[in-house]
Amino acid sequence: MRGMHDRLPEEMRRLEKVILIIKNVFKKYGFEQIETPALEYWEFLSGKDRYGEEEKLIYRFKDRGGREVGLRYDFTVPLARVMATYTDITLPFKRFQIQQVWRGDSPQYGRFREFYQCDADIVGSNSMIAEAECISINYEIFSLLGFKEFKIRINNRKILQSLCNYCQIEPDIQLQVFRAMDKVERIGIDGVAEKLELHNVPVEKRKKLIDILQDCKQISDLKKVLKNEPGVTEIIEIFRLLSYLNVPQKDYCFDIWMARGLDYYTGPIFETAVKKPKIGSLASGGRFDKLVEAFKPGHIMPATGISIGLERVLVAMKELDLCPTPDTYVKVLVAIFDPSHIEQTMQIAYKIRNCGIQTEVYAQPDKINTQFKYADKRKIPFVIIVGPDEVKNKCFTIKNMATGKQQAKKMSDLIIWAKSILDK
RNA sequence: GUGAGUGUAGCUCAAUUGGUUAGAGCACCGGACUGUGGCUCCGGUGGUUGAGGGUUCAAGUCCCUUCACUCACCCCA
Repeated sequence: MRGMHDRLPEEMRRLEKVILIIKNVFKKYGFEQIETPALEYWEFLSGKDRYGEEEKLIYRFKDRGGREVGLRYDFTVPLARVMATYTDITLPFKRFQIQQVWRGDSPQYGRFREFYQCDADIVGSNSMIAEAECISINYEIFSLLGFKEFKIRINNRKILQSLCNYCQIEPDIQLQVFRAMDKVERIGIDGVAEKLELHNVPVEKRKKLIDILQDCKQISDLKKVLKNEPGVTEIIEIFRLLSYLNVPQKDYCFDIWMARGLDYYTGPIFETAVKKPKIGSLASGGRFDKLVEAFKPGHIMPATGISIGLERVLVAMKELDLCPTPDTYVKVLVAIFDPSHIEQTMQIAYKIRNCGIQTEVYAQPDKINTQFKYADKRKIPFVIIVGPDEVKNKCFTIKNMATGKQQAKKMSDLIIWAKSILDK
């Protein structure tokens, strides 16, 4: 399938390793895991304050009962649905979700139609503590994964809205303006101006806006234009909290141009990117205070969160060589020396497996040479052999594949030996 | 979804203006080494040239269709 791929053991091991790191950080911050179905009713996925124009990228079809359904496009909308449905959930609710999402996009480097995302969101909190926690998680994950040069850019939709209002840009085209701004790195300031022109923003308005944006290198620069702007106070608060959480200043920054394209953001927004490889953002997120309400009118429920693009992270890590493939988890290969000693051989496997050691019995009576080659190729650290000599002497032979050394041990020492390699 | 490029062995790549039976390295399999992997040496298997159709005496090479990948646009993780 276009934009989708099979994942063989080697890549699965890599994926599993990365997921484990991410999961542990989520848990470290007290988040609980949930899952939601791959399919959602179309009416939940579409409409105002959801994905905006991206709606056309949602896989949509009729189920056998003729109902309009769609594959989930992200976890934020399903989360809002969950919050609107289960009203007895204790707030603030901190949940994480690691599953696949589907987007009918044209596939490119680091861009797929089916991919894993890892989301962590906090529902029910208006406080910037929630933002700070999410950004801190974001920071911890990227540094634990081994990224050296990444930047978490932070902005606020409230600021952008206020700026648009200040420049008298109508609300109904503001999202288009945001999307144009977001592209500044690629198309330059003139490019942004052209886009604004395309969306019928008059010369004087777009000039005014771009001038402000250009002048605004840091958050304090905004105070001249926007007085008592809540969005500015929020960002300052987030920065203060981040310093308490010891998130290094070099890894995050305020960026007035970073705007995000999704419709549902209402407050602080963030995006994580690396310089190399050229792959777009690896993680993103923001506040979506009105989304739950969209499912249940009157049910006011502020929320904020981050989303990590696992698939893209894996591509980037591969490119930067941050992700050596872990060796197989199998610790011991029990070789089949010859079928007449199968009883002793299988019993050994049984016993060491019961010690909690991942043990593979070679699956057919091939030549011993072949079996050693197999162990070598799969990087299984130990091979156990039980042949005529061993049976005669009531012992078993262990070969350490890394050192090449082997020794015979008494059968009665099997469990002791097994336990000795448990921690290795 | 629109436009452009690429597609040759499991992988990385060769193959003259269209011209014999499509090659090499690595990988794989076998042997040297019949109770032992890596290293070395020797030998071997491996291809509907992405797929389908067309032009031609002759197609990996030219044309059309389709699929996959890459790039740009759109947009995003």
